[in-house]
Amino acid sequence: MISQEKDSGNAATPDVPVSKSRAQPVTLREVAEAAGVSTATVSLVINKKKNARIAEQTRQRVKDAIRQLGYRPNAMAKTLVSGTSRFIGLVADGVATTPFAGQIIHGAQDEAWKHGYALLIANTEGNRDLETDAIAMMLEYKVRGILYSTWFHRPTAVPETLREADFVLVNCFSPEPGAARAVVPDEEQGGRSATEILLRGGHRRIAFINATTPAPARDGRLQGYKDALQAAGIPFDPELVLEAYPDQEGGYGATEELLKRNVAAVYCYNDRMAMGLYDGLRENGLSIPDDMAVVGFDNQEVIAAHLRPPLSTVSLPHYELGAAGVRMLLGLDEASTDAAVKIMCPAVERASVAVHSPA
Amino acid sequence: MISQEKDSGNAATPDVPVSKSRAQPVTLREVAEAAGVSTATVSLVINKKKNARIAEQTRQRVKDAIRQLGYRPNAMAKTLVSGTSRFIGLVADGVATTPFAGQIIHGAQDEAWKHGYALLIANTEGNRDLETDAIAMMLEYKVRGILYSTWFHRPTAVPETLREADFVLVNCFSPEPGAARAVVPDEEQGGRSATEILLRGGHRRIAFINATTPAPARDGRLQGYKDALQAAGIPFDPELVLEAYPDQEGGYGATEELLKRNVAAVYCYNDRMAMGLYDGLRENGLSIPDDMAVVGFDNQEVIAAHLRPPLSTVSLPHYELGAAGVRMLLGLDEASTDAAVKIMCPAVERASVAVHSPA
DNA sequence: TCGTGATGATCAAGCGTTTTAGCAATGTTT
DNA sequence: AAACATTGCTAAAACGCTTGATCATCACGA
Repeated sequence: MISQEKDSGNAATPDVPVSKSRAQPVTLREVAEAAGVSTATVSLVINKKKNARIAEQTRQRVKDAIRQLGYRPNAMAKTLVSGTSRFIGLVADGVATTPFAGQIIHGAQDEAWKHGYALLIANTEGNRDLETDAIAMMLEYKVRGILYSTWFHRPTAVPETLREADFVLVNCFSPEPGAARAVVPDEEQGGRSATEILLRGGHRRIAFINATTPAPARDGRLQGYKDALQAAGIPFDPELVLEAYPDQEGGYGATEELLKRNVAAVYCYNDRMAMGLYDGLRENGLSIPDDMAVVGFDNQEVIAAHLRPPLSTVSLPHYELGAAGVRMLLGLDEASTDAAVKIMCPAVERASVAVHSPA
Repeated sequence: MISQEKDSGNAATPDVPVSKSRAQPVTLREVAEAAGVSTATVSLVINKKKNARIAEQTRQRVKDAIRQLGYRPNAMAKTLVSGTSRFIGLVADGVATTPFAGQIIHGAQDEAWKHGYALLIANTEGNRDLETDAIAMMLEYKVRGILYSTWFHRPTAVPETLREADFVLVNCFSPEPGAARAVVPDEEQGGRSATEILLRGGHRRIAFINATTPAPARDGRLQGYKDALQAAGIPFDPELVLEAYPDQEGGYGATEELLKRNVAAVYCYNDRMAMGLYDGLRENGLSIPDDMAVVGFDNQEVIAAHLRPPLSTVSLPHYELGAAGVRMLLGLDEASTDAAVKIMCPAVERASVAVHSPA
C-alpha cells in the first residue's frame, strides 16, 4: 500500500528563499503543487507552447512558484522523453599537444551553443581504446552527433563505432572518398596566399622551405606555391624548394642552404621553421625584411605575432573548422557530396615582408 | 484503447547484423525479448550486480542478445533513476586566448575520465551572461559538480548560481577566504625555484624583471625571488628589480635598463618577456648563457623549448590544476579548509643558464 | 509430509519530464 | 434552448532504466 502523500496546498515551510544546495532538487511536481496546478500546466508554461491555452493569471502563478522554489528543469528527464539530447560530442586526439585543438574546441563550442547545444568533449591523446570508450560514452548520452577531430590535418581511419552516430571529421578526412563528411583547411589556397604575400612585396625569386614529413599540408602548400608562381608568370624552379624537419631546428638548419640559393624571399612551411630561420639569418648578420623577406604558415600567435619583426603568415582556421564542423553536423551548411569541404586560410600580413614600392 | 503490441518472439527480421545508424536505438526491452527474459534480468546482467543470482546460461544468452542487437544503454534513463549524472562541468573563461586553458581541460578530462566521469565544457570568454547560461545548463544536466576556471591566476567573484552545485575554483580564488574551495599554482615556490636555478648556476647578483600588471603572480613571484635570495644569504637589492609589461615588447624594452645594472643573471616574470629579452641581448652582441643567464616563467612550450638557446623556466602546472580540481571536487584530495590549495610549479632547466663549475 | 533455504528470475513502482486526448466550464450562434 | 466553439486545465501514458519485494522451484533435512 503506497500512500500518495497528497497534502495539497499549505506546505510546511513554503516561503524560505531557497538558494543553497538542497539535497533533493525541486521537481516539476513540487512547482505544480505550489502553484496549485497540474504538472502538465507547468510544463506548458515552461515551454511556452504556442497553442497551449493558459490563463495569464495561472501563467503568472506558475512563474512565481518557479522563481520561488528555484526550480531547475531536469534535462535528463527531458531528453528521455524526446529521445535525443542537446549534446554534441567532440573527440580530439590532442588537446594537450598544441594550442590548435583548443581553437577547434572553441569554435565548435561557440557554434554549438548558438544552436542550443552543449559540447561534450573527450581527449584521446591518440589512444584507440580511450577513443572507443569516449565514443561509446557519447552514444550512450545520445548525442546529436560527433565531431571527430585531429590536431593536425591528416587522413584518418574512421572508427567503426563512430558510424553509429551522425558524425563529421574535422581537420582530417577519410582516405576513401565519400566515406564521411569532413571539413579541412584549404592548404593549396593557403600556400598560394603565402606566396602572394611575397609576390606583392615585389619578389620574383622566392624560395620555399617545405617539410620533410609527408602530410596533406606538405603537398598542398607546395602546390599552392607553384600555382601562385604560375599565375604570376614565374617559372617554377625546383632548386628553390628546400626541405627540412618542420620545427625551429629545421628552420635554423636550413639557413645555410637557403643562402646559397641567393634569394631575398622565403616562404616557410610553418611558423616554427620561420622562427628558427630568424635565428639563422641573424647569425649571418642579415636583417628581416630588408635582406630577406620571410613568410610562415599556421599563424601560431605566440610565435608569429611576437617575433622581431612580427611574422607575416597564413592562418590555419581552427576556430572556423570547429564551427563549420558543427554547422555541417546540424545540416546548416551545404553538405559535402564526395570530397571534404575546404576552409580558407587567411593571410596575416605583418612586418617580415616589406611593402613594395614599385620602382 | 492502447494495444500493447506484444508479438513476443519471432520478430520480422531478427538476425540482420545491425550496425548502421538505426532510427530507433535498441532498448533494454528489446534485448530482454530477444533473450527471452525480463528487463530486470538484463539490467542485472549489464550492471554485474554482486548479489544478483543469475544462471550462467542465462547470463550468456543475455550477453549474446546484447552483442547481436548492438545494444547501447541509454545513459539519460540511467541518470534519471540514479538522480545524478556522471558529468563534471568545466567553465573556462578563455579557451581561445591561450594554450593554458587547453591544459586545464586536458588535466580535468583525464582525471574525470579516470573516475568514470565525462567533461561537459563551456567557454564563456569572460562573458557573464554566457557564464550564467552555461552554469544553468550544467545544473540542468545534474552534473556531479562544476570546475570554474580562469586562464590566468587571479581572484574572482563566485557567480551566485555556481553555489547551487558542488564546485571548485581552478586557477582562481575567492577574495573572501573560506568562501570556496580552490586550487591555484604556487607562485612563491615557483619564484623561489626560478631564482634557485640561477643560484645553482653560481650567480649571486640576480636581476628580476617583474610585471607591471597587478596579479597574484606578480606578488608571489617577487616574494619567491626574495625568499630564495635570503635563503642563500644574499641581501635583497631593490635596484635589481625592474618592471615591464609582461610580453615580448616589455622584455625587449627592458634590455637597456637591465644592462645598466651590471648583472650576468636575470629572472623574467614570464617566458614571453624572456623571448623579447633574447632579442635585446642579441642586438647588444651579448650571448646567452655566457654573458647573461636567463630564466623565464610559465614554460610555454612553443616558446621556451625552442628559443636559441632553449630557455630554463618554471612550469605553470595547468594540467595538474585541472586534475587536482577534479579530485578535490570528488573529495579524493584533502579538502582545503580556509585557503586555496597550492600546486607546485616545477623548474625546467634548459640551456639558458650555464652549469656552474665551482672554482 | 512439512518446513526451511537456496537459487533464479519476474513484478511493478518510480525517476522527472512531455504530450495527446479529453473534460468541464463558459460563450456564441442559431 | 439546443448545438457548437472556445477556453482553461488535467489525466495518464510514455520515455528507458533500476531495484526492492515477491514468487516459483527445487533440494534437503527432520
